[in-house]
Amino acid sequence: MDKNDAYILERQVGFVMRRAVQRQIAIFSALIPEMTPTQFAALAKLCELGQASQNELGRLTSMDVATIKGVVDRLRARELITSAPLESDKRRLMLAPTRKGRAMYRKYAAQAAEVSRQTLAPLDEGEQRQLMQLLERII
Amino acid sequence: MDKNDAYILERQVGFVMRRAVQRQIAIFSALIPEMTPTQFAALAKLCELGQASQNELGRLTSMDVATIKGVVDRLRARELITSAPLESDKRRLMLAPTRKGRAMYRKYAAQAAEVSRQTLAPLDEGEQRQLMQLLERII
DNA sequence: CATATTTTGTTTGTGTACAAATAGACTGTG
DNA sequence: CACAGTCTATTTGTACACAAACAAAATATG
Repeated sequence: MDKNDAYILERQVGFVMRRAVQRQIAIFSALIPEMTPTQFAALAKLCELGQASQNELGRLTSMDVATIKGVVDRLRARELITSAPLESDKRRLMLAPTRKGRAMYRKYAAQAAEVSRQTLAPLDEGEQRQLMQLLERII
Repeated sequence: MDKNDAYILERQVGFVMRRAVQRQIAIFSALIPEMTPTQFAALAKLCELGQASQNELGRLTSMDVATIKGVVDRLRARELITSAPLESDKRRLMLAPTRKGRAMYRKYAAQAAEVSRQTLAPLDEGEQRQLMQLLERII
């Protein structure tokens, strides 16, 4: 195998992205120890929407059905959201944030934005925009 | 809250990176269904090193002690690596790839590089380099 | 030398993440 | 209307990922 063909772990996108995500999660849990990034994402999206079915919320936050179920269960256990079967479509479980959930969201929205700032802090503004645009194109 | 201050999930680095990683993992498991990206990373690094302690391998692949233990257990269960306590330092568990493990690595190294290519395929060469450099700076 | 500290590895518990199988409810088409 | 196919949610099983607590071995320091 030629040297240029060598598989170098550190140069694979997957590996580098995984490490970047690790750092981002570390920053998140330092600034917002009260909940996980995933839980905050679900709560934030639900607050934005007002209400949504579990499935819908999963799609919008890129969580698969089993994952969103777990996240919803934990948010509900903490009384941050409520769930109730929809009368007009008994398959669907409609979710909505509670007053406590909305308060939690408002309390941490600024902190969550700060997480993004700190994560991108090593880059200048132009580079930050560039990185975001490049990432969006490989989704 | 002003519109510019609004917390928009889709614009947070963490969210975008999480989705990019999801796509990368999907590409990986389509091309290499035999093992996970994490397992391949550990095997690849161990093949590169020849041997390493479990802890060392964890550090070099950015896996915490509990995670690397699980990965090592699964690789050993499939007889891709061996482990043995080191005589000169009985705390350390020295790992080495088996013949089968090295064969597995050689078999899939090219495919693993192809995973990176496909993941970055939406970008031209310059953009790919840029993305990698930007990611490395936020680790 | 003795003991405080560090290093390595294990265990337990919680939380994503996804595949696959299942069940119940809806919808479209014949 | 019937029923095939689709959609929503649940369950089970496997695999990362990390925190915290623990034990054993090695090292550092007084």
